[in-house]
Amino acid sequence: MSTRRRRRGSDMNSARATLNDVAHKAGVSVMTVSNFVRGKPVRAKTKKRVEEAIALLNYRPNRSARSLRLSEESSVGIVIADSDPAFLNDPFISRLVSGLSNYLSNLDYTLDVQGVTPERFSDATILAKLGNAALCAILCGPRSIRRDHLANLQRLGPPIVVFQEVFKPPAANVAIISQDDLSGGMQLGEHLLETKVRSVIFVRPALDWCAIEQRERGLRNILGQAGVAIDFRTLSAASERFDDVQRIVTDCLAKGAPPDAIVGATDSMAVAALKSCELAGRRVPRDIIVAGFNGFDVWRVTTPTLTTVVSPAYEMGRHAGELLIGRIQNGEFARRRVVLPVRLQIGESTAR
Amino acid sequence: MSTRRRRRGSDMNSARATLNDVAHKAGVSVMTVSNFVRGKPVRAKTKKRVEEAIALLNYRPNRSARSLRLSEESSVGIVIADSDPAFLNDPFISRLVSGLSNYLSNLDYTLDVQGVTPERFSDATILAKLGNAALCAILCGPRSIRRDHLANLQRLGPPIVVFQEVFKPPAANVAIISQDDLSGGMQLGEHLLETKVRSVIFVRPALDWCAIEQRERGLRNILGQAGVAIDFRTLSAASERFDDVQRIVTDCLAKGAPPDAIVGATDSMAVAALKSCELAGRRVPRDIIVAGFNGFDVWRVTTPTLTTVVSPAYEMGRHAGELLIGRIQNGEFARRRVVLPVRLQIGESTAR
DNA sequence: TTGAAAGCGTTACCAC
DNA sequence: GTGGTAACGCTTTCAA
Repeated sequence: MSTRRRRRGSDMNSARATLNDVAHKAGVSVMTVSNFVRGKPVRAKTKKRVEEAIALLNYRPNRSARSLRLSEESSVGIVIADSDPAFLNDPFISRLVSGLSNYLSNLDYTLDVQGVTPERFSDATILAKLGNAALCAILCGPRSIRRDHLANLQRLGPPIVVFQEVFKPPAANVAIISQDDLSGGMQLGEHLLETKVRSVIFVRPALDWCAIEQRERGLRNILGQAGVAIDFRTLSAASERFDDVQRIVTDCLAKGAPPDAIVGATDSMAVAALKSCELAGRRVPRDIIVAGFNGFDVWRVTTPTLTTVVSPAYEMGRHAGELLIGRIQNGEFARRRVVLPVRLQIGESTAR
Repeated sequence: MSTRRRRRGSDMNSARATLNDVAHKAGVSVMTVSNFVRGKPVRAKTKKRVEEAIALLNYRPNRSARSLRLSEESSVGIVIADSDPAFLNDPFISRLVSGLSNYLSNLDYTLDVQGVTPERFSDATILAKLGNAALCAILCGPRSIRRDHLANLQRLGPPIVVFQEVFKPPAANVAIISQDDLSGGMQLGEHLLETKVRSVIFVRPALDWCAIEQRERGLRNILGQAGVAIDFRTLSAASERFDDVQRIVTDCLAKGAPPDAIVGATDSMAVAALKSCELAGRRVPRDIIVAGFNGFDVWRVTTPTLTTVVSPAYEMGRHAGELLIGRIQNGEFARRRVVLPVRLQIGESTAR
């Protein structure tokens, strides 16, 4: 008999088999099984016996025990601040998370995903429990709040990657990955200049967000220093949602001189603006030109197709995985600041 | 001094504080701290000392140790079979996962997300490692393969929720949640009959998928038993992607008599079909009517807006969480089969 | 109410 | 190559 108490009959599989069970079945010691499982050299004959026992008992290592023993986790957490409960529905986020998840899966890491309303960011249970080897975060809200959140994250201890921020990484355990939204705004600005627009409205959500700041700034940089005076204004919608954007754009078109161009802070906002123009009887691009940011899905389904600045969201996720795993393995980040390029993609909505 | 070896100076916070550290700092036993942490009654004075020590050392319970001791996990895994690497980008999936994640977060469970190509389903590391209290799966592929996968999942042991299947749950640890796609197809079929169409093409991806089977069957049920003979055909695109759908629809329109109606297996396919009609010079809905399934985002951005069957994806995720946690806590599923209703939403694309 | 001891399943470290 | 032993941090059990 075993030297250990057993909770179950030897062949019942209601509870999971342990190393001990396998060792018993194979007539070897626990360490031999452990060695085999982890690929250490084992004599051919022993190996066969152990393999059989493992198959028979359907043994799988207990991750908690392993984590406890090694004091290391094999999961990464990502916390996403978003006011929409369906936080993964945003195409930027869904692509980023997909890229991260795939990268981690290939390395046998697990990804824990949690969405959280912007006000409750610090309460996220992933942050409170802190059961991951590393963390990712997508923040939102005004800059000072984001800075506070970043400071709190940094103090948590594990390696952290934050997306879409312009800050300098505040500590050695923090890296920041972003796309070059400033350049994106500028590229789009240049393109707008070529279409000879004189007045441009940037439609954005009221809730602040780093990428949006940058996009606006990029546009302003170019349009502000143009040879001719260009009227550049910003319109804040209550949210990114279709209805909210439609409401504000329709209002804007109804009163006073309509702009020559409307730029949405995201494609979904641009598309809402485009529909609003249409409903108000303004033809796009003949009467008004429209453009957006992201270049994921919607741009091609509208009529006309949408000019947009294409975002490398999936790659940002993959990059984050790479950086974090590197940091876990080598003790330091290969880079603390990564900026990925964006690309202007011209559609029919700005064709003059 | 402590009776135990310490790896670090008492005030270094490079490694995480343990119960032992806190007990020491507070001058009480480990058990007192443990009791306090878990909300057991503790004398007011002791409590205060413990609270201070916890704050000072920034103590957080070690999840692995707790899991090991209790032999229970506090995470749920979801494995999603999808041929697109950006597997979360599908609006059905992103909503479902969001709903599940939010429900679990509220109960202090964590959600591990992994996408996997359909051929590699069984290799998913989440399945191999089996480190979760429960699992969810979204399968795809032909029925016989899905049935095999389901059988393998069931044998894994932990409670499982599978989405969008028509099978009877094969074991007590499996529940199936689906939306009523059959009814959705039928609702849409009835609507098409009212528009007096005589020929309908259903555009679907080559890769089989339970919901799509059902949608097709529902349509066929209604259109096949109509008073007048209706020509109902299916067109398989290489994938759900825009280009693939556009290619096949354009081909179809080019040769022979075009259909009166095109139904996409999903909204994104319907929208691609709609654009293809437009490019081929067929006006929608005047020349051809178009409809889809899902009702998430795109339906309202096309011109005309799309008729679609609205899917309760977010609620399916929430439901899955409810069922799984119930099963974990009570030892059995409250229900093993849940079918949520869908709703036909009529847009401009079928207005005659 | 508090404390001491045992053990959850695993691996590092040594012996053999 | 193989195996015994002692932790990893926690909670259950039982005694004070």
